[in-house]
Amino acid sequence: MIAHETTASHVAEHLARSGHRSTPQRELVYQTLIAKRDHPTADEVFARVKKAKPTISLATVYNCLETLVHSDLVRVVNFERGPTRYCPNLRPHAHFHDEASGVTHDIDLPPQLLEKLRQLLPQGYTAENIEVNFHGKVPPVSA
Amino acid sequence: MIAHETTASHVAEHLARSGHRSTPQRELVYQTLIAKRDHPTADEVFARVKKAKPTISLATVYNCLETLVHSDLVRVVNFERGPTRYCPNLRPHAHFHDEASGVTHDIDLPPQLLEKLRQLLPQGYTAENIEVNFHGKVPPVSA
DNA sequence: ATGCATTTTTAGAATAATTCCAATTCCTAC
DNA sequence: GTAGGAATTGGAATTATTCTAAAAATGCAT
Repeated sequence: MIAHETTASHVAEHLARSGHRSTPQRELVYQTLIAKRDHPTADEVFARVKKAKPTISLATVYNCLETLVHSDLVRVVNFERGPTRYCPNLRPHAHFHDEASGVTHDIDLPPQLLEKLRQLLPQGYTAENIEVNFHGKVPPVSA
Repeated sequence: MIAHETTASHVAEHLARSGHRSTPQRELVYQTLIAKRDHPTADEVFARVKKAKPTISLATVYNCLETLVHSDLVRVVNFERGPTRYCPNLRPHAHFHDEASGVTHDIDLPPQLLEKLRQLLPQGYTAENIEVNFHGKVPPVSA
């Protein structure tokens, strides 16, 4: 799959730019995240990654995720007290957390609205990052 | 201080409405939160509350905080992986987290903007709660 | 190619925040 | 006053994550 190769070099490039090496573990963790974008926890990533590389350790998964976040390839998502989740969607977006199912949906944030939010800040405050989380319910699946 | 008495009955009322009793511990934890609105952690609340009631336990502080949250008297604030913080400000507001000092500031959220955020949600999604967190820097205190 | 320095990975121990548990204590209603 | 439920308490347990020290892999200079 060519997209794979492309992605890999894309990852390598981002990693290099932030002073890190490309490693099989890092590539694999990243591939795992884009393969199923369901905001998995570190444990879940660990479980998935082990299928391809059974010898990988949980500490490595944590390390890789942290590195990927540092390299601007992945974002962290935190809900209340739950375990940190990881998300390879880099577009500005909010998260909707469905309390019943526990599922997280991405909600795109229009730049114009982000700008409105920024304007709420007092003089001199600079937000390098704005986090928007919805908590609520999704209608029953039946329709 | 008359406001004190008023607050106490106000707390009792909220507690009762959610099916809980007013207790000295709950009142004390609540008074502690409004006395210094700096978004303390459970540990910090514990430390403050012990001054007035040295026999209180940390578990009780956790219990009281949870009850107060359930009774809509207090809100929880979560930043990334940090410990949960507690906030007696019930107006709709966002939080600005200053990375340098670790201090959290409340930022009022105009209802109109909250409405705009809600409108981003797909058909049928209902958000009972919208969380907005800014992470950034506050200008140097001089000037 | 070979060795050296640095980075990365690994397994397991350690930590931090929170929740659980079982035993008392406290109220409230009868 | 006593029974029954609610709340408090101290300590143990749990969960997610980070730390640590050793081993492995990698890149580079020779």
